[in-house]
Amino acid sequence: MATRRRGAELDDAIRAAALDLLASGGPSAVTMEAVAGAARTSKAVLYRRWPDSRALLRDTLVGMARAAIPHEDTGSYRGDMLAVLRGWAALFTGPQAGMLRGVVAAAVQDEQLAETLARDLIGHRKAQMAELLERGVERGDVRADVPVHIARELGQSVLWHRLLVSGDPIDDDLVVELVDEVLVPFVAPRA
Amino acid sequence: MATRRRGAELDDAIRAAALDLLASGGPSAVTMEAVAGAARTSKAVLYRRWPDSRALLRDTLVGMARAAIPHEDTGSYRGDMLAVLRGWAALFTGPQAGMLRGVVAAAVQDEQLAETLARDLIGHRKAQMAELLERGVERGDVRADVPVHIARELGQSVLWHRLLVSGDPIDDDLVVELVDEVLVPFVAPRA
DNA sequence: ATCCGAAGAAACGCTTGCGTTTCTTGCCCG
DNA sequence: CGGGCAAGAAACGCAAGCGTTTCTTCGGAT
Repeated sequence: MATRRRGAELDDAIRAAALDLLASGGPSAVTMEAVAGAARTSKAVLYRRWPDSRALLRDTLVGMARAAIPHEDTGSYRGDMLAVLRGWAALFTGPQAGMLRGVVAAAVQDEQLAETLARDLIGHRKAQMAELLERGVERGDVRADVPVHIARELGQSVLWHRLLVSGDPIDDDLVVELVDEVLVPFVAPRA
Repeated sequence: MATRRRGAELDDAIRAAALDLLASGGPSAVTMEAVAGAARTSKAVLYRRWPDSRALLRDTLVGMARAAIPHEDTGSYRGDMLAVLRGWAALFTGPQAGMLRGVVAAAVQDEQLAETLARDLIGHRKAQMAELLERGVERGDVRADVPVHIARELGQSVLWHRLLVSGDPIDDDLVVELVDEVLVPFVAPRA
């Protein structure tokens, strides 16, 4: 052991360890004992920073959230939605899939976690989708009276449903089909 | 205690107790100790019938499943879908909502349970929706080349998404809007 | 140089559920 | 009417994980 870590340095090491455990074993792997072990520190150090293990998990999740699903303007509603849904599909079929399902499961059982996610993540996503639609309206490939509260979640819903409920496969054909057969017609200006 | 229960009688009492616990406390409440207590029997009796607690939970869930979401022919695709989605919406906003979320969470963590549900429940629902669409095709209010694998889950997906992920409210306006703005146009024969 | 706050280590008791075991008690069948 | 099988009751050891506590050991700020 080189030197005893303190303050921010130790803090970062703990968060990194928690993130590792979350990614590899899901939310239930983020225990005080496991994090302390993985960060080569002790539980007392953790309890000095978080009131309980759920708080540490919430913190870890919010920290991780900034990463996923970038969001840029491709110049068309179709292109934007393809990019967004392909981002989700990649997450749902990649190595993170299990962890995502675990997070949803954890949120079901932990009201505080559910609130945190709703406020810090889902709200963010909703706003992004609303912007995407707004751009389309200004551009003219989305009708002005589109029901935003439906359009913003319609595509994602199917992917989540497959991930969490039906278990049906998620692939690029599905994404393209959703965009071209469902979403674009739904938001298109009426002839 | 009148007389010592045996065989089928005891069996039924155990299943009823498990069902109670499932409904009131979710899947995690279906523990061997709790079921034995609620059925006024002992754990040894349970272990004589099920290899472990997860098997008992699976059994209980499958037994319960036959109840939900009836399915009749209303004479139109619109009517059928309204009935189906209103059924889901009622489940998702009623007292069973927490239990349903818990079941999904449990299935995430228990591969065997997930398989059981996929085989005994979700397969059943998929078949029902395929029939519903087939009736529409024959009747003429659903186009023959409708992408069944999307149409059969599109409406439900949004409701599940709100229940499990976004937490957004589910009400009858949403159901009607989904049917009239999304589903009916999507399956309607092309002009 | 020293000293106080934090890090680190290691126990502790508590709780919950598991799955097993032992023993007694009753009921039904032959 | 009696013997065997299953019900019922209670205890056991095990495993995790929690949150706490105690004690030692650093090391940076004064």
